Amino acid sequence: MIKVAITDDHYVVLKGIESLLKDEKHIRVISIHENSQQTLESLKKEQPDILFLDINLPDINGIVLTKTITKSFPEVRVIALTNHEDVSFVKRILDNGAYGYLLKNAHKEELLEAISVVAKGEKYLQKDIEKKILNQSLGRTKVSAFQPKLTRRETEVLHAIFEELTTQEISDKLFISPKTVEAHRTNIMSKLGAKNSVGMIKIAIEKQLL
Amino acid sequence: MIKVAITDDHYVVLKGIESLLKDEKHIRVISIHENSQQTLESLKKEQPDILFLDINLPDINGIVLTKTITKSFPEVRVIALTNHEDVSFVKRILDNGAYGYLLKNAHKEELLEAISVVAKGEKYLQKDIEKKILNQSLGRTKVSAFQPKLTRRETEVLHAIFEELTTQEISDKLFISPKTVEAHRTNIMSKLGAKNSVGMIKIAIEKQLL
DNA sequence: TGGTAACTAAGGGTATTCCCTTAATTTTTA
DNA sequence: TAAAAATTAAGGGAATACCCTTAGTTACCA
Repeated sequence: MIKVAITDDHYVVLKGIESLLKDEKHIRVISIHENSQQTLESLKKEQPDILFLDINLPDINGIVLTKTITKSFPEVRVIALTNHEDVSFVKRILDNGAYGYLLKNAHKEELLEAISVVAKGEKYLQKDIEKKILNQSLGRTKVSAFQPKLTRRETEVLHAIFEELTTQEISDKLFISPKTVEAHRTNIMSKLGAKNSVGMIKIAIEKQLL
Repeated sequence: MIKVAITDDHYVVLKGIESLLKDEKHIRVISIHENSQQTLESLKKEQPDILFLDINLPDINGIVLTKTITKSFPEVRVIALTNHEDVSFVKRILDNGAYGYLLKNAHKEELLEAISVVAKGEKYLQKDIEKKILNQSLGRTKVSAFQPKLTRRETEVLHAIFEELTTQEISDKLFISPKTVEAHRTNIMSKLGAKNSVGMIKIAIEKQLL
């Protein structure tokens, strides 16, 4: 019996997945949540084998949440749910602990395959996602590509990093302690799912955060 | 008496500047060179106060040469000569030791001002260079924007850095020692005039080196 | 006006990058 | 086939980035 949980702020998606899995005898949906708080509370009580997680939740950055979950509950395997066309982030999500990703309009077969593959401990990689995404976006309006939200200060620090300044130099420039700059760096990297400053700069340019 | 030397592979430019300075009693052109070898040889014998240096020499990367000169002959102040529209590199050249920069089509007044300012030990920054450059490039074909040339291996390493890999990871990937990777990193940074890996990535994207 | 996010910053690490020098070996090119 | 360029790599050290935890202090929003 595979225990599954789902987190998505769109109730339709939540119930949609739930109903698709209802008839599967080897799968049991143990909880559904609409936000990060509910999710974390729920995980404290009972851990599913697989958690479908919307990476575009309104209240929290999906990458940050994925990290938190995989750190606090290593036995829970996260499958990222994604709406959007943004291929570039798929890799980042995987890098940050997710075991797979699924487009929200995935068919039942894909859903089941993802579950069985991940349940076995392997990563589920939808082979033709790029093609799919490409087809989807043809002639459509861009819906909601993942847009990391940085705070005012984080943006300032990011700018300074972009200027090739060191932590010490940034601290001098902004009149704050180097330790504070470090804290901002860490938060920026976390939000962007970057491994190091190179990653920050790549995403900053890509996502036009500057 | 201000001693001036000039390095440019275009003989016209060389003679042009020389002739513009001929009548100035307080300025003496002590040597002119067409390439980096001549320049370095000449510097070993006599150091000028100011060296006009073409940053787009065919035989060597201008930034690297500027670094070498300012390191070996700190008393020589380099003024970068530039043809091109590439504003982004102006800052880099300054960051790498140059005291000023001048468009090759600069007027006599600008030339003299640059010399006197730099001779005083201040940096010469042509205020409206961006505007000038903008006007120049209007309706023109792009001539020869500075294009850093990386070797095959350097490009491979740069790619790996772009993938957010560490030196250790790159060394594993390419089956070479971490020390070799470091050597490549250093060379890439030097060629690009970058201060750190963030700079490398910025320029790599900007210059489409990937 | 109480809760939440943002900003601040410390201690105390480890990992990684960056710098400098030197040099052997291989590959390319004039 | 010499000379030049590229690739390899070492030692050794300094600077910077990254990580984890904890926590006080604003600022803003419902």
